[in-house]
Amino acid sequence: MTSLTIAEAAERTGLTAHTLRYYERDGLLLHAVDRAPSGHRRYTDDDLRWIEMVTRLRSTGMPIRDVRRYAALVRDGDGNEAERLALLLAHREVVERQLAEVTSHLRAIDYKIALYENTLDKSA
Amino acid sequence: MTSLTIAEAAERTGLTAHTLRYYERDGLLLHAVDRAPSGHRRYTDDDLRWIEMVTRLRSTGMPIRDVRRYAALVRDGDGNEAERLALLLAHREVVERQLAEVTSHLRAIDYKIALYENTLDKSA
DNA sequence: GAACTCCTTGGAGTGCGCTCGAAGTCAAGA
DNA sequence: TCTTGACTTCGAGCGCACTCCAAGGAGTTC
Repeated sequence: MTSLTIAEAAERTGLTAHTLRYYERDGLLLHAVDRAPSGHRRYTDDDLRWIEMVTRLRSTGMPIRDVRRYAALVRDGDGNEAERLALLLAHREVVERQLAEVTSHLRAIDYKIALYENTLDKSA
Repeated sequence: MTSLTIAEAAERTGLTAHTLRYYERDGLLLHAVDRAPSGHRRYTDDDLRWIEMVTRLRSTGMPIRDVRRYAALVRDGDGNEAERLALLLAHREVVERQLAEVTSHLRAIDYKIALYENTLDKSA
């Protein structure tokens, strides 16, 4: 099993070391990260997999506190799958609504872009 | 020409009166909103149309400072269409990249959702 | 053994985008 | 005339998600 320093974990996850410590402190990880005898953090593959999931949730706009709630459910182990599912389904709803909204606003902006392109073509 | 109070403008635009004042103060509008003799703001149809554009830019994630820049260009009038176009094109790039990212993360979350649905089906 | 690099912690600071509060003005209605 | 309510300004405050700093420890390199 590979075991990475915080700098390596940062590199692999695309987060900063600061953010990795912050996530851990804030309860977004499933447990405290292992330590080397020196006290330095050592990230396992499982840690990285979980952090990837956190990243997916975060970059689809899930607030930190909801990620924390989800982490707490997973941490508590078997028996709350329905609750986890509900949380993810609710999140999917939000994200899809948001995607639709952004897409429709983007179309309106595209229209504006087309107008400018026309104007500039004619004057060129 | 209709002329709306700030409360009416808020209702129509979906923003709060606070936010409308804030946008004006921060240079996101094309000019100071007209005033009734009482000093109260009166929003015209043109104002509302511009605010709608601002809303589109904002809700596709354009930072306030870029909206301000765009507003400044439009305010300055003819002659800088190329610059406005460049700004909008750059924004579109960003939004499209973001849409792609969110969509792909969402697919991964959907996969997770499917796993939970399976688990729960079996145990039911 | 000195310098360098990477790490540690706790807590403060930052940037963004609002959001709110206080104190005052004004017009309309009872 | 008095009250009510919508508005005004200015400036402070807030929530979020980091981001950074200071002071110190440990291990490697010259």
